[in-house]
Amino acid sequence: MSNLQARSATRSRAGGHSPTTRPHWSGGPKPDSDLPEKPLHFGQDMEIYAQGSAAEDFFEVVTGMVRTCKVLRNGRRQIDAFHTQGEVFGVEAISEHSFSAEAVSDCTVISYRRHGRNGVSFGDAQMSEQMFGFAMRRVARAQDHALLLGCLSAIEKVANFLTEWAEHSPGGTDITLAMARGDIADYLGLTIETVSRTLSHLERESIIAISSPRQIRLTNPKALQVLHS
Amino acid sequence: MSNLQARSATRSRAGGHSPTTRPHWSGGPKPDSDLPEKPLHFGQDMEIYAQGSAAEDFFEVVTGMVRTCKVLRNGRRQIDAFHTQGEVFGVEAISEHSFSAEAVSDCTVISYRRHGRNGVSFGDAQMSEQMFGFAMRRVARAQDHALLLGCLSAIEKVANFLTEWAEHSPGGTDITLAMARGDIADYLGLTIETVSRTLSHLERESIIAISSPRQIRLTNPKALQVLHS
DNA sequence: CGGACGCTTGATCTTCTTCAATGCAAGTGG
DNA sequence: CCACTTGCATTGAAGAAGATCAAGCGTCCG
Repeated sequence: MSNLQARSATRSRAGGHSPTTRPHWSGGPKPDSDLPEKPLHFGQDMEIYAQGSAAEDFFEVVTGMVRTCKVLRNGRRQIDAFHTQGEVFGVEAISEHSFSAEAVSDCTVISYRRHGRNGVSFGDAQMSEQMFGFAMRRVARAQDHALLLGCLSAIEKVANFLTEWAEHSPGGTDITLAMARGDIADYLGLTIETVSRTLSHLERESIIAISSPRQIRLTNPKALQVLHS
Repeated sequence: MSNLQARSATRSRAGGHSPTTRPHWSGGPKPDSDLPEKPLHFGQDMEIYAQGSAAEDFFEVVTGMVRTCKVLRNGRRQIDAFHTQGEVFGVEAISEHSFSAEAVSDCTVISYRRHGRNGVSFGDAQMSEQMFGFAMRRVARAQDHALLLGCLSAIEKVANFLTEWAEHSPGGTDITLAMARGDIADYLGLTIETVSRTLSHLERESIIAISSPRQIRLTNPKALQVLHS
């Protein structure tokens, strides 16, 4: 009855490693299927799917981090979101992916075969509500992002970004960034230099401590909160 | 079986006028209900619901235009979207409205009683797919908006804005703007002055003609398309 | 008529970008 | 093991885009 099938991504060069854990759909409901799914591995910066490619599958992150982004003709890039463990990405309203997806770090994802007019099934009312909730959460996320891009200054954007990731960290103060400065810049609508300068500025103000480019500690979280808008 | 009920908005001061047409849900599927709905009238700049207020209802535009927006502590405002005839707004993932809604022009809306955990019903699979499609279209809209805010220059933003509204106009070249410069500015993440200057610039370049502040004709649509990214 | 309001325009200032150089750590090959 | 390369991050100086501050202008409406 279900036509969901796990499948290999054509661009994958890695493979064969078994995941040690099963996904638990923390980012939303498991869209569908009780069929076996095949884990896929992607090396850093590998493309999982291209913008404009057929949206035959959608994915769930098992380990590592994935970014979904769009590149304009002029070369400017906007990162829509970073996806971590348990989050689903690649669900589309139409038959083509409107963004590309790439591995920020080495990562493992599971692909699910899309089916139905909207690419998911609606077997029962509860599932339907879950799918709707999943979509609405994505709306809220995109709207928050638009607010950040439209209203905040560079320092406010960076403060927001740090606070957001601190919440994802155990303890809430020590952040290990999976992404490079360029990714942060393209997520926040800034340049690499501005991101770097802003981080240096926050460190000089003793609001954060940067032990290495990817290791940041919030030494004064309150001061960051003040910058939240 | 349906528990959807039309009701008066507490903030409405106008009322009693009968709408001349029935909504046709061009912006998405009709979420639910075959019950009678009561049309509500709002004068220009009136608040339909406040940010943070209980999301007991959602709405559909019958005539006029509605904006959904958020105001930050520092006074900066971000307009999320402008809603026109047939579009639904105020559907939320949570129990509170994350944006406020205001009448851009005098307008008529219909309110629907929210119900169910996600505020809508999922009576059958077809309805569920429609609701999901509705939500996914909102995702795409918010993502496009984020792209505009994050990647485009002032002139590109304005060009995008004009092109978008030209598509909503019969003929596709003569635009009657329902919103003021301040609304455009807050939608595009610019200031009033920059919007005004950019429009003047486009007029000097003979790309548009401004017969009055609200009446704009695209005299060279191709030139606008070039600016699209 | 006169005031209010929205829009436009000009002058100046700030913020962020761009361009350029340097530093730093990891990987490579002799 | 050490020079050399390479890629990312940081920092500085200069420039540009847009914001801010400040008038003016036209229109609508009391």
